[in-house]
Amino acid sequence: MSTTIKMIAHKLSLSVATVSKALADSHEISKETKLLVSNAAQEMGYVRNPYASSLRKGRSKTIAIVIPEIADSFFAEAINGIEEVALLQGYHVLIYLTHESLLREQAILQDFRSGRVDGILMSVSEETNDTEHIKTLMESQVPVVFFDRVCEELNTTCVVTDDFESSFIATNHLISKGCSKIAFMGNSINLAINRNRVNGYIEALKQNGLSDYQNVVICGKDKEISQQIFADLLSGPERPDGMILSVEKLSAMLYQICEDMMIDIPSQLKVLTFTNFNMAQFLSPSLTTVKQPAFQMGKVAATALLRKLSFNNTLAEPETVILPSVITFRKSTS
Amino acid sequence: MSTTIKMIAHKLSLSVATVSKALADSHEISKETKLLVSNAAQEMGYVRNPYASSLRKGRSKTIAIVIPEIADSFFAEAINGIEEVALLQGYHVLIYLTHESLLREQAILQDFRSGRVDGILMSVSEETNDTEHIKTLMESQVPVVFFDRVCEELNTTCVVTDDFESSFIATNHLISKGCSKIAFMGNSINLAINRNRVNGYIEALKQNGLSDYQNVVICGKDKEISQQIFADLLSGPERPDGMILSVEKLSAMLYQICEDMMIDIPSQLKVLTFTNFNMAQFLSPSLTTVKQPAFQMGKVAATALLRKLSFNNTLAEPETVILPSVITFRKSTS
DNA sequence: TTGCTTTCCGAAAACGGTTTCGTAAATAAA
DNA sequence: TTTATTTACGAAACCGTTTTCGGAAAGCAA
Repeated sequence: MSTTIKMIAHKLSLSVATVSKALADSHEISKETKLLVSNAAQEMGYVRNPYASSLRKGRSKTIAIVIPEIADSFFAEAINGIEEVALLQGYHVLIYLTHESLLREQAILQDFRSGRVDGILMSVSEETNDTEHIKTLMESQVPVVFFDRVCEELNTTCVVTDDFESSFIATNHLISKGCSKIAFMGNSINLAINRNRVNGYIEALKQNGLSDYQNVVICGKDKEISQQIFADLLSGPERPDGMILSVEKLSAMLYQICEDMMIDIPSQLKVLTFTNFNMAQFLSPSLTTVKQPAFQMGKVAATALLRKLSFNNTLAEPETVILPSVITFRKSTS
Repeated sequence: MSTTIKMIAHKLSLSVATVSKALADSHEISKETKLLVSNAAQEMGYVRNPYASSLRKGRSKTIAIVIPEIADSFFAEAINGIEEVALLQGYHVLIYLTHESLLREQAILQDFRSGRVDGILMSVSEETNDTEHIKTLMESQVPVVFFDRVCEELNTTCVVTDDFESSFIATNHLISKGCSKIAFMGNSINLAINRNRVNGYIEALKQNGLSDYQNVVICGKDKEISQQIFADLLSGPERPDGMILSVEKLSAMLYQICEDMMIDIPSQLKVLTFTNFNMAQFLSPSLTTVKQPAFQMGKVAATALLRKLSFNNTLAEPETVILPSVITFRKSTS
């Protein structure tokens, strides 16, 4: 049985109201009483019951992270950033994985209508083509801040990278290295992030008169299917000589397939990946990457959300923060 | 304003007690009433307030993961496993990072005495040489299950890998490849996991008469210091010809340093890492790894914790589950 | 008929805080 | 001096749910 305010009140012959206010450092309470109370609380090992507090105050001091997966260096780093600012402001962090399933995403957000969390940081799933569940939540005054995989049609704060530009530069880089058949391997076209990257890719092709070979491939979340897609593409008649991988996980897959099919990177196929992991330079061949500022994005998104919360969600000027990615050219595209 | 039980009760001219029991599928309520209530709840968009519920029931249906860091493929995968079983049993998951700081760890566990979580999954920090805070929590009936970085002296369920054996085999492997000066790069000696690995290393040296060069190096959490330690070691008079990296992050660091110092792996230095990340085979040179079953460990640990919770923490037969690691030999030790 | 279970529901007391409002005493202003 | 204001605290309502307990109505047995 843990100590309650009532027990402190009893011990000091004070009322629970006084103890509560003293612990909240209210101006209604004298310095002497505050000292008395905080000493007693200390020695009795008092810890405020967060659920009683949340119930009465209608705020939980808790936020949720809703992301497709966690075993991905981008999201892992982003969480790191989020946790840092949450901790600083005394917020707790619940984590939910959608595993790229719209159904799960809907179920998770549905639960949030209970007041479990004060706000949400989110990267939508691949399947999210319907945003009704998010809209519903926002309408019931639960602030949502998107990062990385945003919903552009929803009027709220978004933290993204310069996906169009990065993809544009990446494609141009491949072209400058002599590629003329560049394939773009992305995930769902539902995702704005993917659309932007695709557009950057297409624009670069267009500007270089290479639109003949415009090849946007959708790799779903299923590993086997993706592998098959890769194998078909690489053994087909119109084999690409350059590839942009929009999804980190595809890198390992492609390296494996190229090894199996005896396709040399970069002489036969140049590869470039949007990824966040830090051993790209030690791969064989070292991998050209577009690295997103994951940690920073997490921090910025969390800061924006907590600001909304502290302003009680008024003054909610939805903004879009664009943080620059860093492209590092390595052997895989040399 | 979200719908409450009271609103449902009012609409149906029932009492809140009846509605609550109907929603809980109590036998005290007739089938007809249950149907009435669940229909009304559905159409009014009712979601149970978890904090009111937790307050009254004294259980939160929430567990906490307390780990040193998240941007580490082991922990990321482990969380994945944890989340899977938590979701299945309707538990919510709070995440806390200690960043290898005992102080943070203590502060986090202190908060848990509030009843915020029903149980805890934990990997202790490097600095954790004092376990009083964990003991205190366990004494107040909050079950703790350790995974990976366990506290052997605490009498509770632990999920680990065969660290001694893995390290023993790894060391023998290096020896069989001709190494005679093998260094072991670990983190804090506070950690049982590290002690076990060190012991496996020492035992292998002993059995091969190589104890003359017994070199256990402690790399802390500070990156710069670790780098300096590496540099000193590799430029010193007694340069090792083999290295066991007990920490994933050290791999990238070592590859970089070897590149800078023009030390060839594996001809001049053979390297083997305890890691979980899935691109080891594509590194240059490909990296020999001891891979822990992170996802499985997360699942097992979470399952054990939730079983304790469902049994109300009685029948708490503390057990130690040992899951086997997989060693894969690659070029870095060839 | 009376007595005894079931069945089904409601009143009310929790759970542990927070907040409103009232008030006595002390202080300041007139 | 009287009156207004400030200071410091307590009583009680409240947040939304769960649970205990009591009881009316109905069914069954004697």
